[in-house]
Amino acid sequence: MSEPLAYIVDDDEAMRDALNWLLRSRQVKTATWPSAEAFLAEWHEDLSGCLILDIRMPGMSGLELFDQLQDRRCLMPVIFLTGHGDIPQAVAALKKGAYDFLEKPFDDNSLVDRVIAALAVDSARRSKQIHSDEITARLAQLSPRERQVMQHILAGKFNKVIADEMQIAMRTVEVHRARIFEKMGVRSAVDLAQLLAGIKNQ
Amino acid sequence: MSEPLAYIVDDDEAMRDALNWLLRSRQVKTATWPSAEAFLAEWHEDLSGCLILDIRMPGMSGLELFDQLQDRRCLMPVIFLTGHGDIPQAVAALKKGAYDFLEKPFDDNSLVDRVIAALAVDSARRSKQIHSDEITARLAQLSPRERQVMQHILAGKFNKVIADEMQIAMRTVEVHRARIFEKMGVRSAVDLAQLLAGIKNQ
DNA sequence: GCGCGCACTGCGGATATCCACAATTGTCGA
DNA sequence: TCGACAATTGTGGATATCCGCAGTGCGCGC
Repeated sequence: MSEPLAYIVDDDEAMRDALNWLLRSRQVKTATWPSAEAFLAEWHEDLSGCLILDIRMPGMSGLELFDQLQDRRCLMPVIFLTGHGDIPQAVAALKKGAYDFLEKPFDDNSLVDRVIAALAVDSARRSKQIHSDEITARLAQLSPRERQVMQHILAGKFNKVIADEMQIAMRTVEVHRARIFEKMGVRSAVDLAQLLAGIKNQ
Repeated sequence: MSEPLAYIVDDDEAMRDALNWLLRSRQVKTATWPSAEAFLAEWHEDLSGCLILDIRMPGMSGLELFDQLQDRRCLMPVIFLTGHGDIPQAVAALKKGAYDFLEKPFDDNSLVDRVIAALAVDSARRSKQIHSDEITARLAQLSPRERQVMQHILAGKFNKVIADEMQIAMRTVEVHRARIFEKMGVRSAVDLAQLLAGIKNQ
């Protein structure tokens, strides 16, 4: 988990420098990249922050980079900058999940406000993701049989009913149940249901 | 719950007729309104479908109507149409929750596809809302005391612990518990947790 | 062969949950 | 005043959950 930065990707060095200076004047840490390819080559999922992305660049475009990042489940909010955009392009980007879309020239304060807001969004997303990853790791510790028993538990069934349906002894259900609670770090079926509900709607 | 329609709001009668004809040719039912005020006067929360909304109209604008509808918790997806829009306007509308944003003149097929997609979104939202309303109605049936006990149950506590914390007899906790499950239509604390989790993330 | 993990089982005892039956008290509205 | 509802409580009995202790069998890797 790296420190949150605003990542600036633009082939225009003057623009990179201007954005760099602007954001740093508002205490936002930055890193800059001259091309989509260069950024992508160094991207990894633990980079945190947001991405300020020029659309029109030689080689890979901003939109193409965005697609690539989405394919890789990148969580960072993306703010598109464009000097020659149009409404359909803006609408399509936002509907695809981009965080914002600005035309150049832009209002300095407005841009920084949006970057700061995007960083907050990233932070919230990342906290959720860390939590979700932890639960997923616990689930991965369950044996196949435990997983089956867990589904029945979550369906609110009595141990006796579970035993009947799985054609095993009730004592066995109890053993699996205890092991599930232990591995999942919960003390009751309600705790378990709440824990799993918390990652289900993400 | 009325039948799902595409509601067309545009001051330009020729546009209303053209949209009407276009959508009906693809079996989409429609209704038309010549002004934002006229639509708003007849709007009620059980109207289902989607809204095709011209931005620029005399009197109340499409954007103002959108704000009004959001204030009233309107679920219908809104598709904005504009002959004179710009990127910031489109971005702002989408970030505020509009479903789509199209420039005139538009591609006929593209518009109808988006309307059909918006109708599906409305349908899904409405199903969720009906379910959520039902749970909320059940919750409204609980007495104040029952509500308190329910929070403890959902925290996974033993009846004995709940009794201690609330300074009542364990038998009283059991009575409340049984009443809660009955009113909520569940048979166990797990069922209850799952039921409430289902409406929590909406 | 040995150790480990998984799946399974039984016994006995303790605690938790559930509930029929019964009752009391207080508040509110007709 | 009366009836409905909410909050509370006790008794006794049935069922459900939990678990220590003990054990078996199978598959897998070293």
